[in-house]
Amino acid sequence: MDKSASGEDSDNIDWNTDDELEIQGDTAFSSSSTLTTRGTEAFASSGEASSSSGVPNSKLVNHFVGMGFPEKQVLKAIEENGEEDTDSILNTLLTYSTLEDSPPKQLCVNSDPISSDYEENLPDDLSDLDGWSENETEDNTSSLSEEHKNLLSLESTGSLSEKEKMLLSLANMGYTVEESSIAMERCGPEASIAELTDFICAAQLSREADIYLPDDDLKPRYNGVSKIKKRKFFEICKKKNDPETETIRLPNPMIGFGVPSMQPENINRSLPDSAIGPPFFYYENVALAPKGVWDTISRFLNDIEPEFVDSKYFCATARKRGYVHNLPVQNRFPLVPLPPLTIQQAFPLSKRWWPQWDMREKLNCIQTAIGSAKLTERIRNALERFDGDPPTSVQKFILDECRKWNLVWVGRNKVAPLEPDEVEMLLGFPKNHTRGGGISRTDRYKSLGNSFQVDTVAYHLSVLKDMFPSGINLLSLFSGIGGAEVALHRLGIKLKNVVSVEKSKVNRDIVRSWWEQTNQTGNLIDFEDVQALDGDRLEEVISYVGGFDLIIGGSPCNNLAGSNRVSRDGLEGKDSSLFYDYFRILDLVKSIMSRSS
DNA sequence: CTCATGATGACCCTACTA
DNA sequence: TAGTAGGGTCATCATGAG
Repeated sequence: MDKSASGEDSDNIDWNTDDELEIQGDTAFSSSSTLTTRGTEAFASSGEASSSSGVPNSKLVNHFVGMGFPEKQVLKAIEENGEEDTDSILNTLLTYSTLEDSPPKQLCVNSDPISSDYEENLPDDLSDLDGWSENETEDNTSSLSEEHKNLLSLESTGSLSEKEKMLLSLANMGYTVEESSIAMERCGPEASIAELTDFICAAQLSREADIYLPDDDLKPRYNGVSKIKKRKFFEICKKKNDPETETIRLPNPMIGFGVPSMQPENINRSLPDSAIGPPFFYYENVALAPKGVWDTISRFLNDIEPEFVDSKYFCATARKRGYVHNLPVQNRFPLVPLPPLTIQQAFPLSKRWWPQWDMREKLNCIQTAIGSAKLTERIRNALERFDGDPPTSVQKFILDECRKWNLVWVGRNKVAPLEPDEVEMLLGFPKNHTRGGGISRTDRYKSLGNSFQVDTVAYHLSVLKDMFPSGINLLSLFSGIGGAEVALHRLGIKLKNVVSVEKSKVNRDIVRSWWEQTNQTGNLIDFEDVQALDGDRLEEVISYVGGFDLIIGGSPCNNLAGSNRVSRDGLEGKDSSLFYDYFRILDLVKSIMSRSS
């Protein structure tokens, strides 16, 4: 609707290849091929290298001249970067050549022809539920305490002290400012959010927590917890103070309790009684989180050992994730048809252009951002200086960038980032799952980058098929583009009622659209905000659907993920702390369901 | 053999600009 | 809205000393 550009689906990047072959450097190949050093690092450590004398090391200059760069540029690049950092010199040289050689650019316009207004489609008898969802989430500060609002307004002015920031975090998690203050006093100024929440939980439980007291201001939003839980919380607190508690380590190979092609030597999976369903639950997040994060997650989720799995055993791309769940691990089966397992199988057309020195068989983790056009241009310019294989140092530069940005070969000397529909395929979604309906290309990459790998999750969920032949009721938190829903559907597990909570409207629209296109016969009810899902609302939903069979969700990872250079704050980060809402809601659902059964 | 040390590589990203 | 630049943590591996 808002896009007026109309574009065909044809290859929209068509650099004028022939124009730029004649740039300097035919002399390059012969001289560079005589070099015996592996990579440019050798020069940095060579004894001849004279530092800061102002006269560049002639060997170093010759090296780059030998690669086909003009001497003038080489001298300039060395001057800018110093002699030590040969990688930067190379990078600068490649930038120079890009600037000089850049061909006339064609804009890459990828318009989405499909646009549809989608209508809310809720069961009539749930219209009231929908109503409160919409109303509350429009302005979800309306139900907050005065103290909480004050903190929020202070936050916007950036004038919060450390203590106030902590208070705000706790308040955002649903605790009252008062109980949070008490906890902070008792636990001391150094206490982490996890310690504080543990303290609050323990305090809660120690004062008659099983009794439902809706008007008690000191009560957090989750309530009605069992006595087993009470004991559990004290164990949590005790364990944390034990210095000998060893941290969780990642397995190698990262195959969890097994992947279709491989089984670990010994599977010893024993769940604590308190963890045994119903309901089943399944929690997901990035495996390579800062230290201690998985210990905390595991501690909150019944001390269940996380199952760490790399999706490279299920598809052509890596995706290292941890899954905490109480599902059985025997008799799993994979989705069929099996997806391509290597880059070559996934992109057969690329084989023609794939240089023999690029040995990648699997792609790295698909992220939310893609490589830039300038980079792929630099790579092409670097390659076109040579008739045959480029020197090792250039190969290394290109391979490093290809790995960093998941580039694939799409033409002679041409690499490119993956297209959104290729990402959909790699992650196990139907083609065009995220396309159209008003979502931008950038947002498609973002939503896909934040999603499950469907084949991996489906393998874990496959055990549900025999257990629930008539279908399941699903509570899906942080649904995103519906990875869990797609996985269950592809497994042939009927979705009776799906309550889906997802903040992003474009993502909700994607799931709704998928739901309609797949002729589902169940009900899809969606909410926006996990934090607004309190005990009362869950009771309403549970009494409507008759209890959940599976509670699934992967809470935000952006404060845990390695790619975040700005706010990798751990589980207490602004978004990743929503994990505690997964825990809170899971706990509530369990206690509500155990009360009513 | 164990252990310390350093090198290498991967990473569900955010903030700015035009 | 797309494009661009931007750093640090952690696990693994190789190496060498004890």
